[in-house]
Amino acid sequence: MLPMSGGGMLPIPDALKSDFPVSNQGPGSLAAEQEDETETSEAEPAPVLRSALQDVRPAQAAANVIRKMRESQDSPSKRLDLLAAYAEEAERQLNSNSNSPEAGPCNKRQRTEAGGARARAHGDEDDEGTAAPSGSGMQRVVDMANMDDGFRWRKYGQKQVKGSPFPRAYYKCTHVGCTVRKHVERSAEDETRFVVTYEGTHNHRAPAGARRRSPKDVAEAEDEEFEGEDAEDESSQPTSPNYGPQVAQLSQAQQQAASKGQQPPQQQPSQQQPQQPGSAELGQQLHLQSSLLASSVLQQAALTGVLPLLPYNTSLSTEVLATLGLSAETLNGMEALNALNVSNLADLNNLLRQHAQIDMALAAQAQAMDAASAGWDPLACLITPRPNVSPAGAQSGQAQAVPSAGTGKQGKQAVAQARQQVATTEA
DNA sequence: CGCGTTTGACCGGCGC
DNA sequence: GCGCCGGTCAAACGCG
Repeated sequence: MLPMSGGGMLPIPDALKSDFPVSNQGPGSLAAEQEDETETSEAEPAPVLRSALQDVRPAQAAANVIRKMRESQDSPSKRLDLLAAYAEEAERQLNSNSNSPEAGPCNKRQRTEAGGARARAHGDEDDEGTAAPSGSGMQRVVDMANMDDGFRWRKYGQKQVKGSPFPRAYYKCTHVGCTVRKHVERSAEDETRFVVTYEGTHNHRAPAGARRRSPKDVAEAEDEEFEGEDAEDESSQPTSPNYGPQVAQLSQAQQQAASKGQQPPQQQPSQQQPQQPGSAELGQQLHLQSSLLASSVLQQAALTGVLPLLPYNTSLSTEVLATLGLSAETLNGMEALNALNVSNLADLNNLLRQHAQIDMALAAQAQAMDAASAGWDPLACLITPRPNVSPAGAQSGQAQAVPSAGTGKQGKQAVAQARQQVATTEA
């Protein structure tokens, strides 16, 4: 069961049960559940963060669903079913639990990035609302997926340091007048993680376009992340490793869906071809999923404390908030957390990207189903773009419709259609 | 051509 | 003073 705000519980689809933390756990057990990111913590959590540790399971569960979807070896249709089942339950709960009077403030955070906030709070020199990791010598331990902290960095040196098999890379913030530096080195204990040490305080917010990178960089970053191996020698970290423009735009669509509450406009590519048999039904499923995913994005954002930096928390309906297990007071309270913890944009961005991948996979699946139902050669379905579906082959932002040689007229038409759909998805 | 990365050289702090 | 070490500089290089 997923704990909901107001005490409700959201049934978990069987296939996903293993991904959810056991209910009725004390807050103390949360630490064991969270493994994506740890932080070196030299101080106890600030009171606001301490209280934030208590209501993170819904978000964690949502994040786990996403992870499950991403890592699943199941066929896309199976994943679709899982998501649909989950979305339906969420929708049901949403309808019965919205506006629950018990839904009090529950600004809670989980350990994921709480340590970072901890360190920042401890670092005591957060300047007024700047979105910067601050404090001299503040350290974070991040995995490859969370390298991006929202700022633009210029590498100015690399050095082999004693005691570590990996070189340490040195970066400066590229913002004019900003003297913040950081160095990054791969953890000796866990080579998939990086120790990032910040020095100084940003005198500016994270640039809006900081994540836009050349396609090559994005692709390389994706390769590294999804294959979980060192594509190259390392600590040379891309300025913005994992944030393709299309992902940002997809996320904005989700944000809009969330901000418009329970019935976001039709936005899934499959819904753009209602004339195709099966599209409407699938579109409905996708709508539910999209709604849920947007919700989990928001919740993840909430628990990482960066929500106020982003535009989509401005007009959330109470229904969406209920789905998130959040209250309006919670969102307001996030501002305080945000002031402490901004580098967690990386986490949020990663999640957004995962959502985009899922959406694209779903869109491709919908397109394949549509094409199949229209009498398209089933083989053509196999070669249609299924961007980011497989954990092994996922390359976000590199989704391409690959026309197959030898498909007939109908196939070509379907491929063109697929291209359009993927393009639409990206747009 | 501009921008970012690479990489060897250089510098300063520290311990002996 | 010397050597080690971490941090920084800047010319060379690569890429789009």
